[in-house]
Amino acid sequence: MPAVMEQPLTDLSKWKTDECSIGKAMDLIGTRSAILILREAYYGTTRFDGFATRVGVTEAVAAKQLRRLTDAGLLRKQPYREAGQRTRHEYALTEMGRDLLPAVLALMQWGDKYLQEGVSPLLVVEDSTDSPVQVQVRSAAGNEVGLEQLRVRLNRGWRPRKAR
Amino acid sequence: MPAVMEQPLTDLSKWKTDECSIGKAMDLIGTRSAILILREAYYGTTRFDGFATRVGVTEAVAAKQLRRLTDAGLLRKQPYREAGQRTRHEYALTEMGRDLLPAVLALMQWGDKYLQEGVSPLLVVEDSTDSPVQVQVRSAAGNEVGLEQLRVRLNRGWRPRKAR
DNA sequence: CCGTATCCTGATAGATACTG
DNA sequence: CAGTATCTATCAGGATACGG
Repeated sequence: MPAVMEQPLTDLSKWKTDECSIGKAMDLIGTRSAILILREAYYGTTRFDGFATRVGVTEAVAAKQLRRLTDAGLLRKQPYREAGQRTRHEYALTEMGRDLLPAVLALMQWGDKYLQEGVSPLLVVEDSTDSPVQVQVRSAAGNEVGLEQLRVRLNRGWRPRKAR
Repeated sequence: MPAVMEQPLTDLSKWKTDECSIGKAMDLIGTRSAILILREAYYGTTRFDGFATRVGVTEAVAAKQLRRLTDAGLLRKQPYREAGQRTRHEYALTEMGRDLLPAVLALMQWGDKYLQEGVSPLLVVEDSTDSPVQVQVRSAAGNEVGLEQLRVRLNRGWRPRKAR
């Protein structure tokens, strides 16, 4: 039994597709290279060359996506001083960038399960306990919930925006 | 303090980018329309026309992505009989498709927070309690963990595949 | 209602070469 | 090390028209 909408959203005058958070998110960061650059940021990469090399894209692509993510607010370009070295700069995650971690880990978890034959190459673990992490859907009440226990409804208080 | 790799993955002979689960996942379902079609499946849509209309794409795009998702194993095309009606078919989620729910909800949650002005349009709640759901990263030990408490390491037992 | 076929635009991304 | 510039191939996706 699948999840269910309280009422079908057929009334597109109220619910425009381009109001959807998922669609907006995909418009902004829904490319392979953008997600992979974020992955690298989570792994600890901070410098231009590191992103280009480890993601395996050309400098042109790395530059474009780094600019995009920086402009969008997921990364911040900061000056970076090392003792006796000339000033460099690094790309650091913002809160906005960090907050996408569950989405990226969820993708990884899913890919590990279905797109690798047998063993997945990397393990993400809790540092202190070395136990693997898992992405879960939980209710505020504290229960882990699956698709069958979900319901979707229009948010009271939300009003459609003007047409463009 | 960011997450840290046990050792930097500069050795690309061991760690090819195209072995990455995230990259593989993005190759398969990393387009706006594919994700939005999955969203609709989670919302309960099962028929061709519903997908095309609600996602807001042309039939050509809907057909292509539905085929893609079906071929990949996230959806299954099933015969569908209604009393006294001619046979139709519906697109049903497989376990593989359901298992992507956390990723899609994580995207939605992130978009709600950063890409909507003020109030998010839709609410996903636990049916029985009406309390909103949240996507979380948890360790097997049961703790919710943030980026700072994570560590990434090569999985023992994993061996690189032959070059292509 | 469920698609297929064709044409077209724009964006992703590779290759290569060059600057501060 | 950190990019920019150009040129090109591939693909997502819109528009439109047509067939089961």
